[in-house]
Amino acid sequence: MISPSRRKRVTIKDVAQAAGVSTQTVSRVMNKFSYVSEETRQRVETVVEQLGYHPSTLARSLIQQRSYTLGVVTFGLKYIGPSRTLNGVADKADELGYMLLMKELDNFDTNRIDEVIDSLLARQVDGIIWVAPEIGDNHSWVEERMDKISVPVLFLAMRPREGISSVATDNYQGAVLAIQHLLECGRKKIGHIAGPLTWWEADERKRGWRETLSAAGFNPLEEHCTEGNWSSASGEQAFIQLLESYPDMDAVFVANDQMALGGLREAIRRGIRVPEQLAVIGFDNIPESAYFYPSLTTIYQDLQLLGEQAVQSIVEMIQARQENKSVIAQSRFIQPTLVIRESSNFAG
Amino acid sequence: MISPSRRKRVTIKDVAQAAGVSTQTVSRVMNKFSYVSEETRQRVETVVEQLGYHPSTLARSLIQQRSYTLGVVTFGLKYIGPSRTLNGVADKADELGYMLLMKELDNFDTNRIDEVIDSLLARQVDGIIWVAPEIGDNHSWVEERMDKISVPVLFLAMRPREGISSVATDNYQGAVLAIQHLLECGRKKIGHIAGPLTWWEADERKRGWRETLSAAGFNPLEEHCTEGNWSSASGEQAFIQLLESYPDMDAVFVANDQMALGGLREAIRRGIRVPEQLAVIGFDNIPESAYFYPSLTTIYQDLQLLGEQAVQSIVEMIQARQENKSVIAQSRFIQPTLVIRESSNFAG
DNA sequence: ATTTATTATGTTATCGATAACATGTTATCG
DNA sequence: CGATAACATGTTATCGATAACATAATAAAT
Repeated sequence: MISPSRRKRVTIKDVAQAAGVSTQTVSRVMNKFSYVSEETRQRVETVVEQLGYHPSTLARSLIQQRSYTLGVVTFGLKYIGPSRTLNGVADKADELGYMLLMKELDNFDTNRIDEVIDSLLARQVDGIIWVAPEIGDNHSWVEERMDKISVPVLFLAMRPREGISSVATDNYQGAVLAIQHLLECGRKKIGHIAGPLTWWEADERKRGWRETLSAAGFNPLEEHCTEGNWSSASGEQAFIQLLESYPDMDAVFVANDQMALGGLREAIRRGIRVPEQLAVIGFDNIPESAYFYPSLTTIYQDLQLLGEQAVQSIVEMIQARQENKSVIAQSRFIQPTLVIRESSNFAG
Repeated sequence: MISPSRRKRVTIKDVAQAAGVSTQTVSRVMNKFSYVSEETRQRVETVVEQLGYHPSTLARSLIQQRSYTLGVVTFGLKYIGPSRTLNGVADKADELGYMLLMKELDNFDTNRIDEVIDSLLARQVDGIIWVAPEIGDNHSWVEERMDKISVPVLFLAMRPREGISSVATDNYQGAVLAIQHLLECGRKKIGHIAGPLTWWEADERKRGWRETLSAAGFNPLEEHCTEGNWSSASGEQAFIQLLESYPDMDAVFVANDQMALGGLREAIRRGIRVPEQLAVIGFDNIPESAYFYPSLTTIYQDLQLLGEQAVQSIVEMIQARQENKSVIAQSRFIQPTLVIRESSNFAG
């Protein structure tokens, strides 16, 4: 049984009174770097300790018009990608002295977006990080509404746009790495299982597949590619379809590791030997992929780093604005890397 | 090039002035349910629309001593477990009109814990949800310090404690389900790969293994169990060890799916047939486990629900306190369920 | 017709801190 | 030694809203 115990908050006034000084002096002690005699400082600090005083960041934010809080809008937190990114965001925010005010989206209704942004601004966030994938035209509001938002906004995993800051994995380049690797392994008939092509990321990966093959003198056709929804189940289905439309394929680039797992599973069931008959390469490098059967060659994207860079960038933007300097919006890319494992590693 | 564009915030005063009423009247319009003539209401609403006024939640929180914000302390966000839980928390919070103020821990230094709690309280959170696993004595601060915290606190995945509210998966019961299933399959020599035993959850799962076997007339020994650190790599090692210390084992209960994956991998390498020679069962039911080779029988814990219940509970506590009612602290358990797949499904 | 309740609106105090300004004291310097 | 700078502290205004109280007009009740 817990009593309601509404202990009243200890305020700066209580401290001031107990120490026999003005609130301003207490404020000076709390914020350092201002003229306070050593004697007074000690006295105040003792009282602070005794009463267990902690300044209200809320009140401070109000008067200073600055909260040291970042708004974070997420989508699909239950997936490992966004949550890893969020982890990077959280770490870096902590390091730089910011807190995170989070809001998860469950859809992209435009009203909902306005509402979310308003609720963040109403809490005086210093900046907003958008951790939601670009799907279809769900970012179309950006161009028109950006300049109505009074704080810096930074987008993750968004197609670069003029005048808007963003950070993203270079999905295109990742796909290029994957295809080049397969070509180097001597594969000549490389299929692709794409993610949902309304997603910018899925589209970029597919583009990397297509263009790299073309550049190498091959002729990737539409029927050499099927589409999944990122899940293992969909990967399995897409793989079955692809086997039908591209029967003599000798390698497949799958747009993420989960779908690749579904494919591997079906390959085993059909007795297709990986990598001998069919090389498989995924994307993401989830921790489990090293233990798939066979272990999965994949493209590693550092989502943690993505989150960290996002925070770093937006804090720079906030500081620049604070000092009334202009900020140049920029789109940054993070380069993925190739991780070679058994599923492609067949030199013979 | 973005101009500094420090548009001044539209305040309630601006609206009041433009509409020719007092700020109090504007406040009444914004908050509904108070006497305002239809005519005035319309006029004010028009002005609000025109100026794009959005009330400052910050200022409101200050005067009302209530922020409609929950503090969330997390640990290990990069793992799928905590992030799924967080997803549940975020969804439910949204549904109930709360925002989340997040802080990620990177260690359990006691000072750090105080600091984190203080920073949340300084921002006037209405309650705190602790989404960090109980490891060793990292929750030992709870008993002594709980009553110094002026808002309700709710712990997730913590060993039940008298007088403190918590919600957790019933890990013990999950292990019981797993072992009973293996026994029903006719297995008689059941080993266990535990998680790090300093974790309460790992310990509970091991206890379920031990006690269920004992109750069934078997004699589980210490050498029938090895320990991993939740990762697939450690699972592989633990499996190798276990094969040595318990060579004639015919089934193994692994404390999570990732480690089970590492075990499966090694079993394949050694030509051990699963489930014929060795039945394997995991814990968690991560989405990929249905596509392992062979697909993994496992215990499903609904972490999303865990998060939702946590928010539900703490909001009830907050409301009770608001109405000055007493709150009875309670520890709640969520029951996991058995998911049967190939890795154990050998009737014969 | 007078009292009482309901409706509509304004005024002042307040939440907890800091900014901006004012004032007094002690060093420092030419 | 008087002027100026550096130090130490206090007073008042302010951030953006709501609470608490006050007032006035209208409607309903006796």
